[in-house]
Amino acid sequence: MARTRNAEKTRRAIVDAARHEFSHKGFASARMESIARAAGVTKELIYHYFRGKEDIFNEVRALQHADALAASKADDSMLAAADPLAQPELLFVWRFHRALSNLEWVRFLTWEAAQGEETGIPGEAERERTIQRSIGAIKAAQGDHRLADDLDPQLLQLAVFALANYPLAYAQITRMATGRSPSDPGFRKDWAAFLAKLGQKLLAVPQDGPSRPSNASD
Amino acid sequence: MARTRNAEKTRRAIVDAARHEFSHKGFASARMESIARAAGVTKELIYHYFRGKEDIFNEVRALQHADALAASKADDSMLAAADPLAQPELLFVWRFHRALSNLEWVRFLTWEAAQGEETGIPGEAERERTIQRSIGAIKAAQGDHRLADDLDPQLLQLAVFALANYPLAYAQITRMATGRSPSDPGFRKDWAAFLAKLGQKLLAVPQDGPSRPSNASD
DNA sequence: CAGTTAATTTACCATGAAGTAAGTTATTCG
DNA sequence: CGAATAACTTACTTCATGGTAAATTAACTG
Repeated sequence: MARTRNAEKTRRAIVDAARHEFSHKGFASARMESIARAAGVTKELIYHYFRGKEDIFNEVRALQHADALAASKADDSMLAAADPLAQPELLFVWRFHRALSNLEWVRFLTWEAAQGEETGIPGEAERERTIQRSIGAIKAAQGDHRLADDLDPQLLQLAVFALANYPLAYAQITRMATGRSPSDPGFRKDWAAFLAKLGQKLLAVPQDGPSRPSNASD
Repeated sequence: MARTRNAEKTRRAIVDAARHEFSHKGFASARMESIARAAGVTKELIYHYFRGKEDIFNEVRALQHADALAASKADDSMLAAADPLAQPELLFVWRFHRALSNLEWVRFLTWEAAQGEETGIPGEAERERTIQRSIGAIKAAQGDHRLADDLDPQLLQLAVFALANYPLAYAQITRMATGRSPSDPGFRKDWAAFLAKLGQKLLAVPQDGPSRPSNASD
């Protein structure tokens, strides 16, 4: 019971709880009380570490983005010419898996979208740079003819986001359309396969050889 | 000033205001006060027409869906074999235009997604039927070889939703990726063209004739 | 035109949730 | 070991907001 005091640990517990709370309920519906409970702490103690709700929200936002950024860097290398594992046509699938590995970020972005935050979010500039770097990777791959070059890189990137995130974010829609929840492993597998197929059809560089871009069935 | 009393008109004004408010702020952040102001009415009067916030929210939801449903019916006919204007490859573009014509519905769905409403939303069954009808139209078009049949209809429908709605819903992302807001006419035009191209590549039925699915450049 | 009903206003209440203030116990460090 | 500082608690305060109650005024009806 009489747990020893540990500022660092407590602070982390609060931030972790806040992260979960904000991702799931959004800013307005998030409850300081609820964060405190989840962190095993009294509500008032939060004010010892943070100036208020906004303050802690900003810290959470920064952390979320830092994580997403790290994942992004790892991921973009998949498009690099040097990488022997590089399979550019899997672009859609990669993003989908990345979204799966950080669902809280997906939810966070959805809240942001819903609230329709106008320009001027803290850290927006850095986030934009992150995205532009990914677009740069696409451009490079197109330049090297490792990716079909008839699609605008910016719009293609947007399509990638859409296809990777939408089914996870809009669980209701996914359920109504497929009968399965996006948390269903079966759905995830099928969607990944679907995205792989789209990648083939959209991104594979047309071979000059035989005739048409290979496609088994029919 | 002393406007004559008119229950019907007042009620409509309230509902319209509520629709806007809920679509933009979501349930929790919507304010009865704000709805009243927008409707040109005192807050208390709302309770003469509705039992409470939830009640009015449900009415708004029903209305939103009724509108979306009507649009959907018109739209699905585009896939019908009978329709001489039918151009199945434009599937993505149609949905995009439909989303544009009912942006409040797009926002509404985004709030719903953010809140992660579990199963059991009032009217969910009917909405599911609407979606399944669209999927049925896709299936039929595939059966008639008016649409490529190597993509699962349910997943294709989901992809259609994703590509049509995501850029409008996630304005921040669209801005960061393309440098333009989804309300920018230039962006809308480019995205529509992009979707048309995707439709060609993904949905057009491969001709048995010459060689590969025509594709100008390069 | 009296009287009933329904639309609208004025005044008020209850509650939940963010935030403060001040006390209390632990830890650290000279 | 004894102050000082920092972690944590208990007790309140304040305010926004959804909601109720009762009074008032317009419209309708016989």
